Amino acid sequence: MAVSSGRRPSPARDRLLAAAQTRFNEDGYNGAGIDAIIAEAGIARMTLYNHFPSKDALIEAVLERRHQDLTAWVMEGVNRRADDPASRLLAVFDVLADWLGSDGFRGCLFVRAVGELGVSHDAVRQAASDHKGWYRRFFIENAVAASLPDATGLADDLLLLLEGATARALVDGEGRAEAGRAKRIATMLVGSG
Amino acid sequence: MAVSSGRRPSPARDRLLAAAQTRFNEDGYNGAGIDAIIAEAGIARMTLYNHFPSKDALIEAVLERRHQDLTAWVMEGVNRRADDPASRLLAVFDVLADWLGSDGFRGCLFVRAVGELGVSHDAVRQAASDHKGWYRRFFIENAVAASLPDATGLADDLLLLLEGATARALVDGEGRAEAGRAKRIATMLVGSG
DNA sequence: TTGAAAATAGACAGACCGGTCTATATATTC
DNA sequence: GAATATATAGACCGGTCTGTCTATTTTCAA
Repeated sequence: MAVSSGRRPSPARDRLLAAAQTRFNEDGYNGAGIDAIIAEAGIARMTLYNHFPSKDALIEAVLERRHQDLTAWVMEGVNRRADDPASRLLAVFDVLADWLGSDGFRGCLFVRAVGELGVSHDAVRQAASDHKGWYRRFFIENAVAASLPDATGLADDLLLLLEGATARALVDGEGRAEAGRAKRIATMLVGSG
Repeated sequence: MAVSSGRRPSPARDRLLAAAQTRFNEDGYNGAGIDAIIAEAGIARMTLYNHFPSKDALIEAVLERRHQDLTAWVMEGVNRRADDPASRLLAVFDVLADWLGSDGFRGCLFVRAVGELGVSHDAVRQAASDHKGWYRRFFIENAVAASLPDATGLADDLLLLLEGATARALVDGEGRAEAGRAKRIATMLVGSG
């Protein structure tokens, strides 16, 4: 899935994916046109269609890349902040604060994709589900390692808090505050375990 | 704002708003075209443009109507379920369960509007902010009435839970479970006050 | 240096977009 | 019944959408 089948990794391809992500983030999936994307990437129209058969395929590739980048970034941030499993559960919310408070933040690309394209677009819904599943597994593993009871229930709770802070930040623009709020509640939940 | 300026309330207008809401909900704001909307409403193209100067204005009117309907529905559900302020805080999550578990549920129309159109679309962001502000005021009023400490902080926490359950339900489809989860956490927060 | 692979600019097609216009028909109100 | 407001179908406009095609140039490896 992550390995592009046979095709040599191309620099143009990666610039394209990064540019597409930028346009989708700022203008939405339907709002960002092919012309705007190739202009952002500085590539020719046919280069896009040599790499991807359709805009839908490009969207799916962007989500795939986003998943890789974001999970790596979260994992790195957590590793830098905490060692023991219980602290790692909470450290996710500190990483979240950096993201929600960042300049280009416009909500979760996966949730927005499901909202905008979701019906009848199975690949998108699956990509979103997989991405959230990664956080869920991370929470479960660390909750188990911390010997907390009901690890999966706690993981679902923390996921809800993560998503809640993200959605709130999109509407009220108070990213850092919402992440901090989520972390406070998460601390209660972890502590009560 | 709620009173249509001078114009007599027309049955066609309301059918149009209901139809537009349905199309926007299922296909997204950009994905739903004028032709699909008037077909759903069973009205003529010009009837739409006699009532609204543009699609953007229609979107804003749909959100306004949605705000009225949803808040009235939530208030009715809460009144039916609970009397004392503390119970009313939690009853919102029971109403939420009915919504997230309903058939046509496709996420919050306000959050989705901000995600899809938000940039440079002030009216939409304002409508979303106002809508969420209604819940916040509801929470604050009841928290104060229940003599809970830090009413505004609690209100923001409950809002985060509300939003988290809604976003999670969109992705995983487990609306009732997510609402129940949010209610459990909310109960902890209210109880710890 | 040669030859294959990849990227280029740009024209183009067909569909669809939001929005306007007209001419006709239907209600509603006096 | 006359007059006024509203709804109707559908043609139409310019613009934009995704996706295709061609012909040329660049890149890079053997």
